[in-house]
Amino acid sequence: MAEQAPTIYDVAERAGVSVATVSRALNDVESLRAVTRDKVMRAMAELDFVPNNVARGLSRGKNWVLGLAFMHSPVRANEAEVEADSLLYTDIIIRGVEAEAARHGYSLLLCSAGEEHPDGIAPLRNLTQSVDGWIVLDRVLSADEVPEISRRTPLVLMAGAGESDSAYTVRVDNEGGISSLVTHLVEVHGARRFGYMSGLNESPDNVARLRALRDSARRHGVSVDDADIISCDWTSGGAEVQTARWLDRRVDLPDVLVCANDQMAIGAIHAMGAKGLKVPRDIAVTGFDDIPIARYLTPALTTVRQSSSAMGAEAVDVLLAAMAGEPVANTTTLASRLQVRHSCGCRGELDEVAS
Amino acid sequence: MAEQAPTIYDVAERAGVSVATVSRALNDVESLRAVTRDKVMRAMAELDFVPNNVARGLSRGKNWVLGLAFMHSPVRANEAEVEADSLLYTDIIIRGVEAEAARHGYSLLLCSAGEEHPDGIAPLRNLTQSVDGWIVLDRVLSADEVPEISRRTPLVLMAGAGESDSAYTVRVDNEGGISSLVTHLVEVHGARRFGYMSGLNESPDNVARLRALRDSARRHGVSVDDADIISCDWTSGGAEVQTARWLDRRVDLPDVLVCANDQMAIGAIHAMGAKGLKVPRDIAVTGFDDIPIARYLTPALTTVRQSSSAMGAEAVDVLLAAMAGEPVANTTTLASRLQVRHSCGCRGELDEVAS
DNA sequence: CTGAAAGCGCTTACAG
DNA sequence: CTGAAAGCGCTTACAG
Repeated sequence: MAEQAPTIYDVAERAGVSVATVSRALNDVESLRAVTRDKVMRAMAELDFVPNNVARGLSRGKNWVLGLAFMHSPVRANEAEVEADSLLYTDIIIRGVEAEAARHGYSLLLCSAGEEHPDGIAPLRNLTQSVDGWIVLDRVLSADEVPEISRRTPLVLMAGAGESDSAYTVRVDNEGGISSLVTHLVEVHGARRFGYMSGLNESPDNVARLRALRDSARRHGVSVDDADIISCDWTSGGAEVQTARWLDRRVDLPDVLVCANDQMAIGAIHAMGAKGLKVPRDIAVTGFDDIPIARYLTPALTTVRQSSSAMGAEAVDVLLAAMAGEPVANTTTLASRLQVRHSCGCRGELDEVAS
Repeated sequence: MAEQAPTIYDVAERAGVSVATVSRALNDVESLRAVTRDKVMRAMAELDFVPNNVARGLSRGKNWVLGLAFMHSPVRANEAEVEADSLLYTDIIIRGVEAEAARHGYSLLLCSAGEEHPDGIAPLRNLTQSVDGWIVLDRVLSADEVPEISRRTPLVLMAGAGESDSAYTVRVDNEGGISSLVTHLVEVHGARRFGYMSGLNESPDNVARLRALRDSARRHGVSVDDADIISCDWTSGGAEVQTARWLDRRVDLPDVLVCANDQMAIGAIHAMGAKGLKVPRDIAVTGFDDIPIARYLTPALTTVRQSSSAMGAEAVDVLLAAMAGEPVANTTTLASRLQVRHSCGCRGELDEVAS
């Protein structure tokens, strides 16, 4: 099972040339005579030779590998065990990054960090020479760790806390999305009181969305009561539990519960149903992300659409440009847009069978 | 931005020792005197030295990297563009594999293959020396390519076509899951006629599930009419379209539509609703996977539960055991189990608001 | 057009 | 306990 792989030396010997020539054949160097090249190629085929990319990388100083570092999903098994297999935002980003990297000939090295990790960013630091550039998701690097990494390796921060002058940032326009959502809710549905279902507090996106909600509300002269800010963890299971508690606690509900992502909106709607509340009749609920099944829910979910895979692809593009020394904007903000369906109170062409 | 990283030579010079000694300090070799070690450690800290893992790997013949190869999601943009961001099964497996690999100190190198890829498995072959072992998902390797890879690198096949005597296989028990599902539908709900919503035809899991459905049906003396086998692509959007066509075509519906995964069940239920059919009253629908939101759907989805992340973790365990030369079973089959909810016709404690 | 040799950044017998 | 040297598998000036 662990047969020794042939090296360039084996090929050289078999072809009766020097290893330099084999290397040239491998790299399509002009100068090589056709006959020589053929001789080498034949030897490679006969030996089933495959070049060692690690050695190549070491010698050339380029590995054709991009690194992606992210936090381990912070799902607590006790709260909603089933959620362990949930679609996390991170997974979609990984897919987007991988696809775009592959398109450019790069492989993707995954490096997960965990808050529980004893040596902090050690794994990331250790891999830093194995990689031609880093894409790092939010919460992996603290503000002072960013320059430490970017000093040696081109670095793109995603969904990060925001600008950094030693690294590039790619983010989604939380403000614009939330703002159109609030405008819609106020102007079309006459919403006056807003609640917010919060993702993990440390998450920059969560912070940005809450702030955007507050700002937009203020601008419209409407309010967000602190008692209607529900602390949660991005998951459906968590939202189900927290919403139930909140409903037990509050008698006077807001007009709408703005959720920081779709998963939580799903859990919230479910918990409301269990208490006999009907969405959107009794309270409106909105999400963020627009996951594919959002349109298949009952009621279909009104949400803010963003494309995490597009964001991942964008991060790769920014990183490659930076690696190539091309001028790149320090911060790239991807658009988000309001996706109106029924959970806000709008009625679609496809109304639910009336009760 | 591309500052030169210090090497072991810089450290040696600064500490006034040889590179061999620096290497020993790096690798915690016993023989080193405490004073010497401290001297080296100080120099490393001062220079902010980070060892180059690529060089280490080349020299030691071990990279501490596992490779995961998979097919690019074959989603056609035209059919349901929104689905591009869908939760694909692959993403969950990636997460499971990554987590388990990290737990054992390995990083994960992602390598995607696409059917459209001109040079077939070339990327995989090329990376084969960069990796200590491969985990390869279904459809990446053809039967005769398997030994070609496994000859050089330990190889675990996931969700693969089945056994191979030159590689290890990790799969889910499709047969057992479908069998309990069919038994439940026949015995509890008196189902006599079954339909099947198919995933991509080439997928081994899809093939296995359809065969299991046919076998189970036969065993119960019930039937699957070929006209009720709907060809689809694993996605909700695809299922919505295909179900609508099927409904237009068939007057006489089966008692239940068994879907090869949950996503398609969601799309099918939606399409049925659009035609005025109520699930499960008019027709039962079931899924496979038990994705987290399956329990939040209306009606809550009856499905076969499997854990893709657990399967990913298992693949890593098998691979590491194989790499360590420990005895490992050629095929590992993970359990699946029936998860009864409401879309089969069972009523839960939490019934929908009656129409 | 092709070979001999040094180098990429480490590790590890082999001496001493 | 530590250093000098060869080696991991490639690449690439430098000669010829």
